[in-house]
Amino acid sequence: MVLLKRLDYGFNGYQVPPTPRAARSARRRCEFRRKDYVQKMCAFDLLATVAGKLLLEGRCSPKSVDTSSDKEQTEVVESSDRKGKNVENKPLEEKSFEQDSCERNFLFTEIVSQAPNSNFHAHKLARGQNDACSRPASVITSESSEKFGSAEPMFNNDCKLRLGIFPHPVDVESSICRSEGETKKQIKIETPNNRNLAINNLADTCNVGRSDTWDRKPSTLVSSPDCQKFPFCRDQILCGSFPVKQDGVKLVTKDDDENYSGCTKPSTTNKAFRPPPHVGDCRTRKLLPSKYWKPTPNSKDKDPYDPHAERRNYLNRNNSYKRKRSQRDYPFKKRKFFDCSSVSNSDEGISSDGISSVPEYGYGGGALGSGPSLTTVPMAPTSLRGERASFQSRNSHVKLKIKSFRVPELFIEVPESATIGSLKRTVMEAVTAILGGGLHVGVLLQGKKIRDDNKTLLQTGISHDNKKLDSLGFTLEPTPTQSPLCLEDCSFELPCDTPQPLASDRDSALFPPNMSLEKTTTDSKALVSVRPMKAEALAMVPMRKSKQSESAQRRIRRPFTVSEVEALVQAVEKLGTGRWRDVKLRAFDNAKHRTYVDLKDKWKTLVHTARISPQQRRGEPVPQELLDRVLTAHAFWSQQQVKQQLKSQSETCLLL
DNA sequence: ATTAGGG
DNA sequence: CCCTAAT
Repeated sequence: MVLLKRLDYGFNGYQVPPTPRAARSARRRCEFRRKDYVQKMCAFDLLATVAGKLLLEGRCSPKSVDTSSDKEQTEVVESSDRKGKNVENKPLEEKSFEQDSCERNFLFTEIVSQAPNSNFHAHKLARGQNDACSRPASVITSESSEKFGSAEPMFNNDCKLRLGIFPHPVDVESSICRSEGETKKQIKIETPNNRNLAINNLADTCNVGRSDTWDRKPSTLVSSPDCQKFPFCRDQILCGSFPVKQDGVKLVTKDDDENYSGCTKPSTTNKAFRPPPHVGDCRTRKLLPSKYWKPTPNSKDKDPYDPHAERRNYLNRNNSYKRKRSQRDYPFKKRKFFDCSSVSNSDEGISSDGISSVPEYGYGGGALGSGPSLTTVPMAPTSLRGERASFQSRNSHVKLKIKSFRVPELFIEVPESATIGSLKRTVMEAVTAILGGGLHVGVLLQGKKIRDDNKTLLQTGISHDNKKLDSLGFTLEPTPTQSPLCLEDCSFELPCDTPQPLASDRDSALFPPNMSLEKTTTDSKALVSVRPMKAEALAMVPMRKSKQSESAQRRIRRPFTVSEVEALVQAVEKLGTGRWRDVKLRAFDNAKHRTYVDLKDKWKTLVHTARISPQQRRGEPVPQELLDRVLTAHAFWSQQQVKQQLKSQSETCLLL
């Protein structure tokens, strides 16, 4: 089994290396930089890749979509003749390649697998969810992890769900349950194992709609625009709880561990002393994996409500390069561009030459014979490399042997008064959130879950000539321990436009952990509870496609609201400039998407804004009063700084 | 990990 | 917002 072209840097906790200047400028010109890798995969990468496929695929090939009957699928699925299958698929791939060549060249990690019975199961979902909606959705997964998101970006683009991956009707099983005094419908979406998804031709599904949002931060979801769309959520936040609207969908969690009552976020009024966070109660989670892929093993240890997590992330990223260099244990440290006429010399090898099923591609000369050695293995013969390079695009074809995915159950609760349409949306959002969210892939070998992500396939016993391949299976599962990323929801940060109380007051008043659970939004409060499977910590899957194979993604732009500006001004007035960490802790401790660097930057621009004429200002106008305060505070603290400097200077002189 | 400053 | 150098 060979996977060609890694998704990108970032597996196994690698931090994304700094983007070279050239690439950065190119990115700013909305250009793509392609990093194509040939990479041998370890199990971890396999997981990530498989999950990544699901997440990234934009559509099914026409054939796949059309092939919606179980029978036809089964036919394909049960085709055990590898060669025959390959032959059968090849024309499709070729064709697809021609159509989408430019994308396929670099879009995704590609799977060339000979596993005859890879077993992926997936839901059948309603097709044609055309009522594109931008609805915040929330998914509760295990470990008290809640993911929020809006489905809009996906819906408004080549919605993968709509267009391809889930071309089938949802199997819905409804039952009545009572929740908080209200009778609601609980929709249980079953995932019959015997229903296969028509994604057996993922090889042809590599064309993903280019949603910018999706590209950059698919997960994010609730961004300022959303806030504006759902203004009322602000009020709820202000109240410190999330009253459920009558027409709302109340979230129900099936997780026994979930205990979302009575959790109180520790007040962080004292910036110096920060009480230990409540591990189990935080439900503010980002929907999708952040751009920082985290090593799974650590995730369990992480405090889900760690207020510093975000900062660490930020920093990790900033110092990514150093970090990466220090992490020598990770197998895929060495990477080379796909087209630089050299096959990656991965430390561990699953050789490509074992791919009897894809002989036409001429893979060979790998490390197969070396076994699970950890030493670097010499790679393919030079002659082959050259061949490879020339075959680059061709090699990028996917040989997909994944027959279906099994998706965990979904539990959705909607009021009886909800319309069918809203139900559809809710279901769609739930699925979208799950798929778009921290979806993990589990790898099963002969029914046993392979937990060690760092094992190579070979070490695990998955090799081209291994009979065990017949029992290789995959499962999709919700992120068991979602990375401790906070919901990036502006509505949580500075929920109201009225002048804010002291920021530190907000900390305790506005962000009790249980609030997020009941977070509701205007119209489609699509709060979905997902009962996680006994999911294990698996690889965080990068939500990446095309552009995202670039190293790091730029964070989405989130203009400061007036409220935020006010909070910032207030904090700076008190703390001064140059203590951005304290400012952050004081006024933005819960705004996980605002780093102290952001605050510093914002202050910088505020000062600039205050100095220029109102006509020159852009964006949401900042009240002049605030700008005046900015100037005042800035002047004051600048003066203080000067004084301080003079003081220390004179002291130094005295000492000398 | 933070701060400061250029881009 | 990003990226880095310097702490």
